[in-house]
Amino acid sequence: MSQRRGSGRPTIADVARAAGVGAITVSRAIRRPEQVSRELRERIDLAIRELNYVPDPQAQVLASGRSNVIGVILPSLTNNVYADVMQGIYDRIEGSGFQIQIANTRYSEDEEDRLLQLFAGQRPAAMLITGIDQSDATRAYLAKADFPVVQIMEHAPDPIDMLIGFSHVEAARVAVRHLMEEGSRRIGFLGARMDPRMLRRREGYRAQLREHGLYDPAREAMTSAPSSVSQGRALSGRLFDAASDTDALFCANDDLALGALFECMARGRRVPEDVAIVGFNDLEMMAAAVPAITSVQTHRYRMGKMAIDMLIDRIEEREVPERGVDLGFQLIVRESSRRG
Amino acid sequence: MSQRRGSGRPTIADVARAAGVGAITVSRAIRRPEQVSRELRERIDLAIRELNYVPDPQAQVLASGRSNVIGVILPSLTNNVYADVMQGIYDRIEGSGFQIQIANTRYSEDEEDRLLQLFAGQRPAAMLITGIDQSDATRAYLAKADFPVVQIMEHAPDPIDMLIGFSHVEAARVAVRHLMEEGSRRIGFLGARMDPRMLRRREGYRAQLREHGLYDPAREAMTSAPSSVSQGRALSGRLFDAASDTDALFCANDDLALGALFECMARGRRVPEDVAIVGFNDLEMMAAAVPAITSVQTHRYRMGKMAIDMLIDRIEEREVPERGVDLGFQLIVRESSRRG
DNA sequence: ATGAAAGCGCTAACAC
DNA sequence: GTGTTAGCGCTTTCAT
Repeated sequence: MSQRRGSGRPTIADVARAAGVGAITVSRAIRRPEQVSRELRERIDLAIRELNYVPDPQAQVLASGRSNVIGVILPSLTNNVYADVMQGIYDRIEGSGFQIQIANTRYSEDEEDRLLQLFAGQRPAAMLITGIDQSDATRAYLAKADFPVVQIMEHAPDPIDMLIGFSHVEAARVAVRHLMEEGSRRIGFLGARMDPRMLRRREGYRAQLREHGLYDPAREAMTSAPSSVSQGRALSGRLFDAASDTDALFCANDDLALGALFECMARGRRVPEDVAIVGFNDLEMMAAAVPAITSVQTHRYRMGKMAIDMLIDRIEEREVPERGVDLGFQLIVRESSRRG
Repeated sequence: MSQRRGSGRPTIADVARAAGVGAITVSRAIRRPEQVSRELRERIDLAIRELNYVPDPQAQVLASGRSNVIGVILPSLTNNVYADVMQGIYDRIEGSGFQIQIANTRYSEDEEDRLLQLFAGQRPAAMLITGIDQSDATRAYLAKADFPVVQIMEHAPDPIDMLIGFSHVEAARVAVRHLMEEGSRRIGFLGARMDPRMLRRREGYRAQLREHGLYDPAREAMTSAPSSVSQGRALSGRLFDAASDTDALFCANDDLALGALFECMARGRRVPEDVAIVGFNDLEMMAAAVPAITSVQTHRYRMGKMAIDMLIDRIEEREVPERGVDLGFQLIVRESSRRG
């Protein structure tokens, strides 16, 4: 036993020796078994098992120039929305041989740019990024990158490379239209954080009301603070104080909607009789609330899973039929907005 | 330009050539600047900036045998509790030069063992694992591992290496004691998922009631299904059906507590007059509910952050004063349990 | 304080 | 099909 630098773990050379073949044949037997004769393959498999050999991913990356790391940039880790996306991502990654490297922009564009540069510099196998509001420089950079890129959470006609999401403007319009159909005319808006997707939901809200001459800026309550149930209470309280005759609330996410429901309870406003409420995302708790809260269901888990699916297909040079996938949304009508 | 295999990025050799020094001196100038003379250091820094050189982490790992990856094994990514832990982890990692590799056991012990083996085999710089219920084999393996290990979420006297958490048994006892002090005698328990920490909270609940001769198995409603607000409604509904005179509920987490509140609303049971409710974890929404819900505050973010802190200290061979940190908990009393 | 040579574990390129 | 050789980009060892 010479005193070498090694890790002590068996290497591909050990396996080759044990199987009586060259190292490269072991390498091939692992990556492209069909290129190795049946007999050698069996001897190699046996040696691998006996030595308990596991290839060193670092060395593979270095030698091949190909990494197995998929970079993922999300605006938040605590937000339920992205937690669901992450679950989808990890479920698809599992057993795929790829690894995920996550970064968190905290909703900062500058941070997103910085992290993107950082990741891209490490030659990832692919990148997943959130939203469609990257800077021109970043777009140009990623468009030229030699790894596939997928944008998630929104649908748009001009993906950098691939894209999977839905239209927040349309989803908001459908929610507000529903409130109108149930008889509301003085419909308020609650928004927090005011990231790009929140702004587009507000855009849909405004467009829908404007078309019917019902838009009134006094019925919008917003904050740049993070969204929370407490913010939902505060914002709806503020709105009720300023525009007391508001008869419905489109809440740009479910935390705010739940907060609005509690604020109505605290103020003795009946839901839906006095105030109808619609949320956004359809978190699990919406169905359990009393009254159950109407919300726009979005396919967060599927977005994460399919995004990784598309990336892996591209990494492995398979055809990806559609580069821009619209996953849509679904309005789930519950008691909080039902007056029929 | 010969057609080489390289990535096109500048390498340490390029920097060395530009600065007129040997490659190893560049390497040292980056990692231990104090070992390189001032003059060379400046020439090297200049060359690095001009070439826009970034060291290749894969190659560093391969050459040094030291990785910068900290493995993190959590039971869930969507559970708010772990989302907060992750936030703390990422906040401490940022700018530290270390990377996080996350895995998700979905509350399966077998999966935890499998992932641990997988990670440990990749020679991580350190490992963070959840809870204290690892198998004997795993404990023994980690105890001998040549990287630091931290267990989080629970406090216990016998850490594998380091540990940071709190006593779930004690926390549950305090919550139940509070309900007793507010006059409840027929106190029920709601639990879901039934992972080890949930079981210890139930243990605390039982112990506290038994001490006063108040324990009644008929007042426990549990499920192995994941916790959710809907489960909170279902379980509390079941409990009310089976033991109608139950006058308080200790809910082993906040989702269940919120569900219980909604179920009370649906059944016309007043909170806290007819039924007092206490949750666990003190998620943000507890304070916004109507009535606001009493809960046990736990320090999830700090746990994640401090755990990484301790690991990095150990990796960099600094002293870690305490190997077992008890972060405690705090009962936050609100209207849902106040009868005084 | 600095450098040359060797090697980390693996794979691309090119034989045979 | 299989092996040989020469790297991938960096750090260790050992010399100066």
